[in-house]
Amino acid sequence: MGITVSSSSRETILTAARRAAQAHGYNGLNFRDLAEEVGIKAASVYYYFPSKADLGAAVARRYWEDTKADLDVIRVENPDPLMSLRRYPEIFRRSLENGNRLCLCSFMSAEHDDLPEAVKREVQIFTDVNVAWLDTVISAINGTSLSSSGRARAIFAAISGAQLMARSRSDIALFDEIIESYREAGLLG
Amino acid sequence: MGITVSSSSRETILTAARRAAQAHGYNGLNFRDLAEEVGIKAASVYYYFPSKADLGAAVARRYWEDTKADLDVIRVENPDPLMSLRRYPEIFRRSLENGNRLCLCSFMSAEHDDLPEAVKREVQIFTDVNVAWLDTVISAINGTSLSSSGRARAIFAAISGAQLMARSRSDIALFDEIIESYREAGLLG
DNA sequence: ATCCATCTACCATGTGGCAGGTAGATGGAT
DNA sequence: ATCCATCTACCTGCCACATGGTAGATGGAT
Repeated sequence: MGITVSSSSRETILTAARRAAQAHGYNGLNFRDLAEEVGIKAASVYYYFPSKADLGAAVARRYWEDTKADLDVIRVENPDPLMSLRRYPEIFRRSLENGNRLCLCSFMSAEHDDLPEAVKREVQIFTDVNVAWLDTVISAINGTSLSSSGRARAIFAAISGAQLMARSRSDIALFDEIIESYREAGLLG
Repeated sequence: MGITVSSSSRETILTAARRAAQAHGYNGLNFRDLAEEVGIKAASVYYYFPSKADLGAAVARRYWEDTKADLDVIRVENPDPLMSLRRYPEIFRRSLENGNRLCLCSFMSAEHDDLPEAVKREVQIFTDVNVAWLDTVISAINGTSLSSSGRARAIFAAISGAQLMARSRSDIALFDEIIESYREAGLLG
């Protein structure tokens, strides 16, 4: 369990690919531009990822893994589940802060019809991870340990939509405003 | 002011392009496949639309025009604004019913960074049309004629998100479930 | 000497777009 | 009524470029 000191090429590719996919989608992701940003030649990317589908799946997988880790940090930092829920929108806000980027999996959800199976699978897991986390948090708030998954899905969908809208206007304040409306309406804690 | 009896080629192209763009986005839209579906050659499409950007803009424009018309029908059929609001989600549900298609402008919002200016403009108008309609309806419900636009934007974003999520699972029931959650939470009338 | 990481040099296919042509309809001048 | 110019609604054929992907060489580290 050693620490990987330098970000290997594989990691650099993965990071650059994530950035690109968040901006241009799976379809808009291409080896030439990706390689150039990393500082290697396109053919070299194939050394790490045998096909575009493999790269896409790896990117999506890493994406939900990272998000899951972020979510777990929120829960650890906030024993009070209501505070955890309050901080949930941060996850989506950060993408906007970070170069007005969309949630990778929102973009890929839109591209659903053209996605290789392996990629589709990872994208689905992203949703599952989010809904499961929300479900747990909401259940803890309610006391009941049953089926708050309906509410969880609604929150996830609503915040995804807010991010999509805010990003198309390049307007983080709009995101905050919509989230505030959700709070006022009582959708969030 | 005569009636255009048969749907001209231009109309057929527009319709097919809308279908394609809803499934594959602006990026995934291409002249070869489009022309084949219409039953003409790719070059012939240029007779009606001088460039892909023009076609994309025309499709997006027609899309918000049609949506605006649908929204107006709802208002005419429902003098009670609360009933109008209640029926709003239908607009997005119909896309799912109709071949599990996404709102054209949701897809294009995701592709925002790669869109020609002319297309971007039309996509923005789609949002404006929806928010304006919601704003009017909500104001009528509240009695106040002021700034319910915050709530309007929230509703639009939330329903967009619900559609995106439901479509990525090809599950209309999921859409209905999320909308129901919005109602329970009090986001919708 | 071998392995690893990366390179050069390709290829097949797909794409937006352009040049130029053409059968048939239209419509005014004679 | 006929001729001619023009327009409509397509077509064939092509180009330049981008794309995913492959084969084989190169050179440094061990």
